Amino acid sequence: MTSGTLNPTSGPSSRSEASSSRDVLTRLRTDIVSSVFGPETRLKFADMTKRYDVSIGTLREALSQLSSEGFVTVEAGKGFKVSPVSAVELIEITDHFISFEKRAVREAIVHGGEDWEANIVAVHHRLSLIEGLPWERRMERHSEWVERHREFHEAIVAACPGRWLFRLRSIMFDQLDRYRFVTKRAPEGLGGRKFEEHREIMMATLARDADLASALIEQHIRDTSERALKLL
Amino acid sequence: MTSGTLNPTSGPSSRSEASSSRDVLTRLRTDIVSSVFGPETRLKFADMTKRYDVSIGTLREALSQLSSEGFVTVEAGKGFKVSPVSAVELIEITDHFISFEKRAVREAIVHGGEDWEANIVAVHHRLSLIEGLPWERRMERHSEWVERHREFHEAIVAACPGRWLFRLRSIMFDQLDRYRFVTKRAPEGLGGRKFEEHREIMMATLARDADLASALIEQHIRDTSERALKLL
DNA sequence: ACTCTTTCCTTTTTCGAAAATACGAATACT
DNA sequence: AGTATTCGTATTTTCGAAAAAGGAAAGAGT
Repeated sequence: MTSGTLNPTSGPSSRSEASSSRDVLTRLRTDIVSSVFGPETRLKFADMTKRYDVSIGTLREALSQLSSEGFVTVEAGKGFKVSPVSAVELIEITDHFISFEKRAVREAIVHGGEDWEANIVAVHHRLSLIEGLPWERRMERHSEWVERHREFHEAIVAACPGRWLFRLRSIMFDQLDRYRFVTKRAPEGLGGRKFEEHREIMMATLARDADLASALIEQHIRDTSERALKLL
Repeated sequence: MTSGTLNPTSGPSSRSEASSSRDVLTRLRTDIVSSVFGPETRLKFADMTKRYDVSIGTLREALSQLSSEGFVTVEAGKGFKVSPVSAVELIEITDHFISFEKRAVREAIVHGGEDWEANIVAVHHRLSLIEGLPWERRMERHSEWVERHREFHEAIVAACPGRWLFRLRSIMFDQLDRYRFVTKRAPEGLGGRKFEEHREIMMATLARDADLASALIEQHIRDTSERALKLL
């Protein structure tokens, strides 16, 4: 692309790396997380190429990578299908994530600098812009919420120096997103609490209160997972 | 298992799934682990296609998946290169792996049945066949040793019911393999101890002594990593 | 002398067709 | 009647060429 006039927030994938390959990967993952393709659904190339308007090869690459991330399973010769979901898996993922996240936030609080703090505030603000909306309007922008929610939690632990700890927690977070989705349809009264919880997490983190932040995060995640568990 | 007559050591990749795609993935990973391509090396398609005798597309898929696993990094438009190695990363990976493995072995000991036990004995025997060899002969079959070593440690924790725990420990194990390789050139006197350690781990596990097995494994891994750390 | 632009060459990225493989139905055989 | 075999269809897997993008060197302009 020669003319760089338009790009700021439009373009593919929102994050730096362009290339339609990276883009289709993101879109496909989003569609799986959003249950556009339910668990166990076979992902046929013929349908997919039309839906995403990319070639077979490009699609195959994306699917292949998604299998590394655990979103799809692949059986040689039989193609790809969306990984199954189960209550026991949700419980396991939740436990792992909480374990990682608690350690990561502790590390981040120790090592975080001014940029880290500033980014948390900024990203939290972006998140609150959607969470403060009335129920219906918020639902309209649900996919944006998912993205900003991810960014918020990521910002909290971004200063964690352990790159693998960060990576592992991100893998688990993405998996949780899949289950989190089922709470989308939950009654608004319960979900509304999240708004305050995020604020509390932010405050505790900026106050460098590792114990409190850690406890709030655990409660926050466990609560969401338990709600998902009932709706499963 | 369907037809168990021939399989034990034949075919590509030793594990079930065939397809040259899966095969090139394994070979490429092995070559990176074995430092055939050192850290930071650019992996050009032109060279790779000749080396592995597969098409660009197939290779790209393998590379792409390897990037999910953390062995290669990819920058859009600039291609793939082997991930760097560092002492701090080794330390982090070691800690994560030990943490996972200790939990996994506990779980395995609780849930493992007769098949699990039998498989441990069988795989350990295969490993000991190489480890019992005199130094030079053993070095000749080093790549086989790597594979059997992996199979042994995997067998120990195979009965762990937490699939993500199993998966996470496997990711870390593969990463460790990369660093473990540098100890290949270590003097024989030190490496010889491993032979006994593996046996002790097996015995403790079969005796269902979780505390002992757990401690032995920690010592075993930490020792190897520390040796690698010095040679780095 | 330095910087910016243009051009060429290398490498990556994408594509869709061709080959290989698995699945299912219909037919033949015991 | 039940089982095995063969054939046809649907899908996946692999391939290499065409398009896009990046990087380096030469040339023009200040």
